[in-house]
Amino acid sequence: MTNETLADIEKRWRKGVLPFAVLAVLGQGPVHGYGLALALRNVLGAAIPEGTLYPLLNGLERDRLAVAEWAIQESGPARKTYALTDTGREVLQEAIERWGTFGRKLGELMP
Amino acid sequence: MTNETLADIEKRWRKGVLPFAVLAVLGQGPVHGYGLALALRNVLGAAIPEGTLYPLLNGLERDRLAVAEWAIQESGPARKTYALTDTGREVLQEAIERWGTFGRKLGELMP
DNA sequence: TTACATACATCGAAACTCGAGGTATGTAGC
DNA sequence: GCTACATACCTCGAGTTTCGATGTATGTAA
Repeated sequence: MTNETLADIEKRWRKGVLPFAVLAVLGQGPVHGYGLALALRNVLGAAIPEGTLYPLLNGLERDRLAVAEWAIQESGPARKTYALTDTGREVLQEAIERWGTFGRKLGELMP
Repeated sequence: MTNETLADIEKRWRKGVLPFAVLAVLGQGPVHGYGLALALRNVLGAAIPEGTLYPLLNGLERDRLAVAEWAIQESGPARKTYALTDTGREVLQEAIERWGTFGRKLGELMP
């Protein structure tokens, strides 16, 4: 039960930072959806469901934080590669600063 | 629009850490719901709606992470004061450790 | 030919959120 | 005595969000 509760708490963290984490990964260079999924699993410690990730990416594109481009490979299925726009980079930059403040505030609560 | 997006991002952070933040505040000593609301507003940078907070507190009680006790005051309305149980303290302790790991992982993404 | 990894996308049942509304006490100002 | 506001708790349900299931398609390996 303790594990159950902790699992829920961590799951919430993941959900909470998801769009931020996506921006941060994109901030390291263009990625396609599947690659992003792998990176996020690594960073967040759990897989992000596709039903969550792809709609989110569409949202980033719609809000002009990222642009997508289809990349055809010599081998394997086509990839849709996402890259941050200037706006996306600005938002990421500001979010990173705010994340620092947020973390410090929360940290004050902890011994 | 940039501000809109950032506001959404921060709102998500708040939501994501809410139960954790509540545990952390309770970890500093017993509080009643209203006092908790004030503390959270201070820590999280925005007010947590009562419709969110009170059900959450009931959940903590139901899951035996906290126990509640009614405190009648000489003046003013009665207060329901919450204190962590041993289980609650254990969960908080473990969550704090995991929060550190989580933060570091996420931090690796940031320049 | 079966299974699995890569790769994208949508749908809608189920779960969650929280604004609005309700109850009640006490204080301050008019 | 009336209004407004701060303290203090709680519930309901319309609206939003989530994500498991499902579908499509290519390439590789057993």
